[in-house]
Amino acid sequence: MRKTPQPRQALGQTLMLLARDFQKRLDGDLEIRGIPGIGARHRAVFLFLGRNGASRAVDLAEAADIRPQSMMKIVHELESLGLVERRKDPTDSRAKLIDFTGEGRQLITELSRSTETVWQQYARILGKENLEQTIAHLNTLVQAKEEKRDQ
Amino acid sequence: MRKTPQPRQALGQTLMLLARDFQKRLDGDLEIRGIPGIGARHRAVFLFLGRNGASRAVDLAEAADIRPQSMMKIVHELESLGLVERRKDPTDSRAKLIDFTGEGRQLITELSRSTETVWQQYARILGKENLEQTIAHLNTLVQAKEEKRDQ
DNA sequence: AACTGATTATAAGATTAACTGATTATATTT
DNA sequence: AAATATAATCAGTTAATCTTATAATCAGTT
Repeated sequence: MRKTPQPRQALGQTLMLLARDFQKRLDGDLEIRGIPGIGARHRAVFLFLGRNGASRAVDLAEAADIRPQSMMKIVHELESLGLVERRKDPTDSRAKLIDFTGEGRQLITELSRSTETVWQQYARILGKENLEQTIAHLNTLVQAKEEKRDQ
Repeated sequence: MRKTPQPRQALGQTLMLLARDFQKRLDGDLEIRGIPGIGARHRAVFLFLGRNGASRAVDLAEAADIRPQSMMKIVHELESLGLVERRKDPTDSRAKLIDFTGEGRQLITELSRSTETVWQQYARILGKENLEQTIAHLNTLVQAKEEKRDQ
């Protein structure tokens, strides 16, 4: 019958809540700035694509930790919005390479700006140093997940 | 055309991926131990209930950052699994108080054990100190969200 | 060169978890 | 007493993921 909170148990909840909070803040900023929104998962994929250049759907799926079929759907939606385009992979005729359109690149810039805003909001709460360190630690954990897979 | 990664932009993705990773690890441990699983959101709600005793659905909904209607559904499911029960709130006859059944309390114990296991896995990656600090910072951010609401 | 197994993209349909928009009963405020 | 707010709940919708299955191509082996 102890009254002390048990923060260890709250880890899962905290992650869920904060992921949600982040998306809401981002949506909020995008709306204020009049940028047409795309869904959270779409955004995540989109940003990943941004950092790695043209990619295959399978690789994007693995990066996002979802099934290729689900990634396909996201890519098709982004494609029909004119944000990405697919072309044949010259080195493998099964595969298609996904890359930004010009419009996609513009949206990436806008997204980055809004992400920066949310980052600043968090930095105000936690302090720049603490926030940077926290993100670094979170990245370490996520990275470890990816390594696990290769075992 | 800079090549340096931009970890700030990855914050949203990192949170989504890690929340997912946590749930998968937890599911994994529960499965190994033969504990029948309940969904991630159910679990989160369930744990929250654990820390605060009998609660009303509205309050649980606010804590979980979802609509009362969605919370209702979760509570009904937990109820039909025999994990929680509802009784009338003596101080407000509109409301019902939600609390664990004995079986629910048992499951909480099992969940705590699995959560501890995942915590240990993360601690191995990041070090105990770092992990504790990271969680503390994440909690600060989540807390700030709740304060925002009162403004 | 043909065979086999793995990989890539994709389709179709099911499932899940959240949403919005009602309604009913009770409580609170004016 | 009337108006407004709150708690639970119903019904229908949307969104994101999953599972299962198919077709094309690739890579290694016989």
